[in-house]
Amino acid sequence: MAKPSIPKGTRDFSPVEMAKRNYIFNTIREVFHLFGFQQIETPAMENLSTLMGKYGEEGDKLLFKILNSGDFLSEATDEELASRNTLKLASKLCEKGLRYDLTVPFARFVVMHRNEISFPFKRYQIQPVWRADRPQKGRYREFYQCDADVVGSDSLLNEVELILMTDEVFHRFGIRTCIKVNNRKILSGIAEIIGEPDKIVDITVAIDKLDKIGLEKVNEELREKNISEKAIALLQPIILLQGTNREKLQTLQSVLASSEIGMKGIEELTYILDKVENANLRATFEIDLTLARGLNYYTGAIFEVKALDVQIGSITGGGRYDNLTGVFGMPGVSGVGISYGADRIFDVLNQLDLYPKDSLQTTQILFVNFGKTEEEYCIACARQLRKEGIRTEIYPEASKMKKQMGYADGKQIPYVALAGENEIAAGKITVKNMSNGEQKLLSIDELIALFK
RNA sequence: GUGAAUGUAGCUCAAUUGGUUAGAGCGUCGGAUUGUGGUUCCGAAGGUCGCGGGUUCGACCCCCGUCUUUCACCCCA
Repeated sequence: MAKPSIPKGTRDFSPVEMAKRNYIFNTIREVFHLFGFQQIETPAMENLSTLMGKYGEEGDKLLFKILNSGDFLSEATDEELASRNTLKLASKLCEKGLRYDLTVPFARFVVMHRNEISFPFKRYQIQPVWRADRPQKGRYREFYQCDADVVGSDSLLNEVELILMTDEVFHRFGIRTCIKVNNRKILSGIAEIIGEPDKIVDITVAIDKLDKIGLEKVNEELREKNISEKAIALLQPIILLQGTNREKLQTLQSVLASSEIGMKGIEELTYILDKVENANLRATFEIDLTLARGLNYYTGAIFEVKALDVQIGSITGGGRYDNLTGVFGMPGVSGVGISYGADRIFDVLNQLDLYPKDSLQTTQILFVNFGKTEEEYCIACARQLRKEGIRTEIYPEASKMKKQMGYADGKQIPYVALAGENEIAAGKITVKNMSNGEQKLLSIDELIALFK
């Protein structure tokens, strides 16, 4: 038989890895609750009609599609089969797909449950998503997202709260971060000013390379993308945008003065900056015009978080989408959300070794097994300890001491309880502290007190 | 999706530019040690050299294909 394997870009998680991952999920969940978000879940698979066309052409290609069950080939005509057009056939053969993110399924959820939901609705969702991407470090085909979104409120206070929440999350993890913001309206304003509304993506991609390749090469690239000389000249102050956040806003204000939408974006960003500056963020906060993520549906603020001490893609991203539910026939509901990439946070935490010690411990005390007669006594003790919420296990075999102590050692169990003939006669338990080797003869109550 | 590297024991890596029986450290398991782990000593298990084909008297080594992992684009968490 061939060696078993798992699909490309997927992973198994060991007990130690799961302990770490649960620490991540629990920390994020706790902060979500702290900010008033409530949890929902949606199915792993959605109808392809829900998913297709929501992530752009690129996204459609990266969707995992699920083959229909049953005799689906009979549905297709000979003509269609002969055409060998994968995309066309796919729509015949597959009507379901694995979710690509949590935002679109959430939009679907809001539309389907609109009569039960009262707005503003703040929900969070921690579930895996799947993308048929080519895997790399920090990029998987199955990974978890932790999303928090607010729908049904236009207030910019939501944006501010999401930033404060993000700061709190990464503070708790001990990860030094830079929170970057941009605004889609400013990007639209820039496009309007230079008269190249279709080239926004090309422009932001080119500007993003400034540090790497320098101003001249950036301009060269812009020319290659058929952007006029006049437009490039107008872009110069934006490409060279530098200084503090305030200075950047000032520059933009003069460049975008004639663009109504651009000025709206600046106004929004200014409000956010005012509030955030007063909040004493622990993360650095930076306006970055090259942020152009998710351009397909973001309409206002755009966020992204980078870890300062680890070379990895962004670990969090989000933004405002004014009309996501519109595509499902429910216009006028705006939302703003943020998505934490649990798997990348996992990689960052591993690399920096930032796990708190007590987050990884499992069993607190192990009872050594001396044999059948002693087992009874241990089971009774264990029951009392567990009643007090102390994580307790009994070694299942009367193996050699070395083996049993080695088990406790390997599992990093801090205490080992020994209850043999002598202890049972005295109604007590010998407790060994595994870190310093000290042993004490204790009553069950004294043992419980040890953990309080 | 485009271009490029990579793959030997559970892990990290060797094997004299094609030569016969593929090695080491760590880890695992057992023993030294019948109520005491982390140290030490001894021993054992574990490999169709990623998989499939080809060249050759002979392939871990060369060639082709394929899969995995990784890197740069693209995109993104």
